[in-house]
Amino acid sequence: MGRQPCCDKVGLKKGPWTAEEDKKLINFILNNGQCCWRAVPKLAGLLRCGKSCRLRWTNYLRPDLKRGLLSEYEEKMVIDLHAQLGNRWSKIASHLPGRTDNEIKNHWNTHIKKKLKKMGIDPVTHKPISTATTDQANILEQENQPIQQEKIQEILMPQKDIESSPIDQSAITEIKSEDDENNNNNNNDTGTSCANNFDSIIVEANNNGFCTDEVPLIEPHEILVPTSQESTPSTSSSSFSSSSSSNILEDLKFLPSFDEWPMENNNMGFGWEINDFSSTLDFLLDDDSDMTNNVTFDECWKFEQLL
DNA sequence: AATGCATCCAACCGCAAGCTG
DNA sequence: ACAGCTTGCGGTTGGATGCAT
Repeated sequence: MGRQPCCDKVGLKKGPWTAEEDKKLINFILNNGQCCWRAVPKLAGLLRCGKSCRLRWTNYLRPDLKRGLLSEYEEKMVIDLHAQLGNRWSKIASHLPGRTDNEIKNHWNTHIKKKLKKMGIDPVTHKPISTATTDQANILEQENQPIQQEKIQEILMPQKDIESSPIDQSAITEIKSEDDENNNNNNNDTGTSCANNFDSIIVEANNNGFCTDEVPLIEPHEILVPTSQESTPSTSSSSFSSSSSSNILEDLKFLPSFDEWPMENNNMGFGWEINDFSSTLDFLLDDDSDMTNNVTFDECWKFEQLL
């Protein structure tokens, strides 16, 4: 028997997501949580396959995503991690909160690869590119190793950043062994534990005065919530063209990140309430939506009951 | 203004791993 | 142990955009 396709391809939509589709998906996830992606499109009223929905949510709609280019620090982290982990983008992403594997992969292919090549470093092996014979290459490699490392530091991080960065490189080099350890000891939640381990490094680093995130954090009370009346032309509800998915992103960036949401009174790790979104999403959701009720996320966890 | 080329990145595809009955 | 199903991952593609001529 042949492999069953991930979805029934007949009649399913492909290509860029529309604002309307985004609304439906957001609405559904907020009401039901992330569960059983295969069933999501049907229940959410989307003509997409579950895979496409999952990708759209994890890579684009999730409110805890950072936006914008990777900072120099993040870029250096990616290079360090790539040197240890290779093309394991999801692993690398797990060490960079708010970044997706797809984003990092794209950034690697479009920016970092070129930078490294310019510096004479093979982006695959992280070693100097040489046309010399193997023996010569080995000698050159040994000789150049420290120089290449310095080059990376110079080009990717301004000197002041290097000096002020308290991130212990040894801590970073320990990540792989920690990963391996986690994989061996804790198969239930390796991704989370890896991220947590690294988060603790970040936290320690931040305690020394280094901000890992160049995107300014917005306090919950500082979040500006556009309404259809108040919003600028670029964020007004009328700007939701059916052919562009970038507009909804402009609006979603006002959402608080998961990190900023209260972690109490829940059993899922999500303490946020629908009200945290409601004012922002008022203009995204249907008028007859029930989203303005004070319903906690886990109270909305109805999907399992449907199955 | 028009055209062609280069770059970027969201989304797709196929495969592998993990889970369940 | 096995087969089928779901989810996650990494490689690749192609449309959108920017830039140079």
